[in-house]
Amino acid sequence: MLKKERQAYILHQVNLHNKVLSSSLCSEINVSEDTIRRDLQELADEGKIIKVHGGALSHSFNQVHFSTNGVYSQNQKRTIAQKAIGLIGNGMFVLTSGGTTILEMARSLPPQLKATFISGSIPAILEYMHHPNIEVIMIGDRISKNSKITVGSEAIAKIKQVKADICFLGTNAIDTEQGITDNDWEVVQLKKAMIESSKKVVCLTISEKINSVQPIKVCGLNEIDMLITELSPDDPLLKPYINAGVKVA
Amino acid sequence: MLKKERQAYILHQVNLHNKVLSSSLCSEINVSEDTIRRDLQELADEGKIIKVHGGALSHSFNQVHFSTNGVYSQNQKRTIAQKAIGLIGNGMFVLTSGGTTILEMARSLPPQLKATFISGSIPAILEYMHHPNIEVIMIGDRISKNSKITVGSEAIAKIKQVKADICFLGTNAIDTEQGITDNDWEVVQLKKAMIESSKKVVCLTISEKINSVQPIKVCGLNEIDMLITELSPDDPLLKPYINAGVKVA
DNA sequence: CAAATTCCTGCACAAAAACGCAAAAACCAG
DNA sequence: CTGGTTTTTGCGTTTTTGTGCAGGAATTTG
Repeated sequence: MLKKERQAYILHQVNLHNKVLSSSLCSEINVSEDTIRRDLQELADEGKIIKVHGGALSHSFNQVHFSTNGVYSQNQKRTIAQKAIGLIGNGMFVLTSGGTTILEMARSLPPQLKATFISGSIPAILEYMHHPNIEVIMIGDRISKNSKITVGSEAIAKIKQVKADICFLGTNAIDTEQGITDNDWEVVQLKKAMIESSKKVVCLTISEKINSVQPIKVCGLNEIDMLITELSPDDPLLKPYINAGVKVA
Repeated sequence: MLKKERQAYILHQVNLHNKVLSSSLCSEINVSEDTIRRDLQELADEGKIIKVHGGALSHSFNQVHFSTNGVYSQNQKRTIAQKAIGLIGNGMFVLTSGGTTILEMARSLPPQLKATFISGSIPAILEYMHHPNIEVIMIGDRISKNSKITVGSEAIAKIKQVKADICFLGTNAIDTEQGITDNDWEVVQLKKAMIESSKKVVCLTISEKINSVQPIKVCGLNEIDMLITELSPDDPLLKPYINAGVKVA
């Protein structure tokens, strides 16, 4: 088993179960504990996981981590949210993933907007619920604790029954070569289904994540219609994406 | 159980119940009191909690909210929750409705319990998600904003596919004549489906609601297996229900 | 004031991590 | 293909960390 392969497996396990014991990992993959420990160390250095005595934890285990880079990127996300909201019209069916950027959008929805929102993200649903004129449809299935989203074949099947007007994806990594990538296999499956079920696909991302790559591919740039960041549309960082045929706002 | 995991659990409990006894914690998590004490000490050093003799308090407890019957019925619900939890065994499939009593049960689940919880209630799901060893399955469909629960034919169809070991119903009204009744038509449909899909049906209710009636019927007394209240099982108020063949705890 | 908890200190023991080192594997010009 | 370099891996050994236990001190409670 290759090193990269092994680390991807570990990352997947962490994202799935929120915790992982180095002892159980080493018996699963049949390598020494030292190797596991080194892998965990590397993944922790890259900020993918939190290493603790006896194993590792998922980042979202304690929500405290999110508040660290909070206020600054909060503003970025708010401008992204405003741009995204402009795309939603009355009566539309809107499909959304999870993630903090989507959450910011959910919070900023104007109260008079009438639309139907479909999502499997618990935090997003909580926000949608507070709005007076929004119909909310929850995608049901097993819940992945770290991403706080429903995952599994039932969820995917349900999404495929929908034909939404627009789909908003919180994006973990975008790159001109690899397109949209992510680090949780099950979340990727969901996003793929969402893309297929929507007439229009919009990616939301803060500029930090532009030109970065994660292990698992969601889709190529050709499959997305629009990219929304906090930057001005003529920012040079976005040029390659415009050239690739993606609308930018 | 990892140290960080344990501390996260403690913190969650403190924030939820505003107080926590080190003695009860150590029996829940099955570690020595010394370990708990050290954890509390660390959390207190980080300013997360306030450590006191015998346990710890939430930081936000400074405001005296001896408001009304709030705390009182909170205690009733806590004893109900404790009795209900005793019925859940490892590996069980548990179906639950929504409601504050169910929520209290969700909050009090011991961390080492391994089980699968199925529900359509968003607040309940949020609590289940925080537990380290509980698998959570969300019933998806349209969301009823006032009851914060998924309702509709899809949800009912999904529930009917399940065969759960036990089903806990938060109860709005119970009466010897009318049985279980409620006031929301869609919620009633869901509860009916849950009753059908479970081997054992348990009703949770505070004694206030005993011998009261609501407009819509859920089921007769013959369909429920057990009634849990905060009262002692030999309380005269419960006598008619025992006579009707309902177990009481 | 006396009994019962609860708390603190030091200690022992086990589990896990860090470190250095050497063998093995992979990589890479030439 | 080859000889040298780098990377990766596993194995002792040492260090650190986490946990429980025993006693005596401090506190709550009746």
